Amino acid sequence: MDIRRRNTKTKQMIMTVLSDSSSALCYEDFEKQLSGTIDKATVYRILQGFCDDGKVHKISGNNGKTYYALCHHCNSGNHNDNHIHFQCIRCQTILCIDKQFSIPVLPPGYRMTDMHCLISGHCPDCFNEIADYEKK
Amino acid sequence: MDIRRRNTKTKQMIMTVLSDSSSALCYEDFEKQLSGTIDKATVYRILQGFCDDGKVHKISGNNGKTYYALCHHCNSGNHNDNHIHFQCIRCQTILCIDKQFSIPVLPPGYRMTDMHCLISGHCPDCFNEIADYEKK
DNA sequence: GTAACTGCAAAATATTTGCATCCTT
DNA sequence: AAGGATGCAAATATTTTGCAGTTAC
Repeated sequence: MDIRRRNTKTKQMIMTVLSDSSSALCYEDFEKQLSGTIDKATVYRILQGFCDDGKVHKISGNNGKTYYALCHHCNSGNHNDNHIHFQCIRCQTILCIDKQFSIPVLPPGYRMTDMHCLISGHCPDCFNEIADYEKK
Repeated sequence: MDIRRRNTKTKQMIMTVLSDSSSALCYEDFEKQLSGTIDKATVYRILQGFCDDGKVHKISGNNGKTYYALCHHCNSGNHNDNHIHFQCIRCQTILCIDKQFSIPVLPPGYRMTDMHCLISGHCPDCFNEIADYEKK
């Protein structure tokens, strides 16, 4: 039923960028790291394919952009990314915090299939830079 | 320092739509409910103003749209919406689940200012409709 | 009267789609 | 050779901005 995917150099490049990153990436990040060598449409299509295969999950940032990060506990058709994401409100970086936490109780009749928890705040770097700036 | 806001009929209409709704609303929802009487730019500007005043909070849906809902525990400049949001993957409705839950522990150095937790799944209505459909 | 508000049009941003061509299997 | 993959251009979707005219205070 599912599409038979091919292992292309383009996909490998995108996978490498994902693997090398400690934070989740938006399209802009891929564009920068790949110096625009891969077309926008292709990047989005490949990332969507990875999501469909359960290799990558999407995170909706608080800035209207979609971020992508490698999955560690997922398989095709059954995502299991019930961990926390942190987005810095200054540098916009999104980090996956790989710590499962108690699943909240839903009202009767609601069925959960997925959970995205996005915490906003300052990452250590930005926090320090702000502190340094305010000292002066 | 802050802008002195005026109490206009337009703002009242938008506030009424928000008050009357049990779920969070995206621009499209306002457009429908107001039959397009208020310009798009105005709707967005008013909603942003409400957010700045701490009356409304934004939720980034998993569909790339921004949803808006009334705040209950917030004040200007200090949002406190650490509750859970639920979005149905079928009808896209977003509900605020007004139940505080244990705040997750962040790695050292990370400072939290806000948290958005979005659970995806099926709302009772959609779940039943799917179940009914599958019976046939 | 003044500054905030509104509507209209246009711009900006993010993502998707159609299609011709290319490349993996 | 067949069908998935890619690049290019154009389309779509969402949100924002500039500006001129309007309105609340």
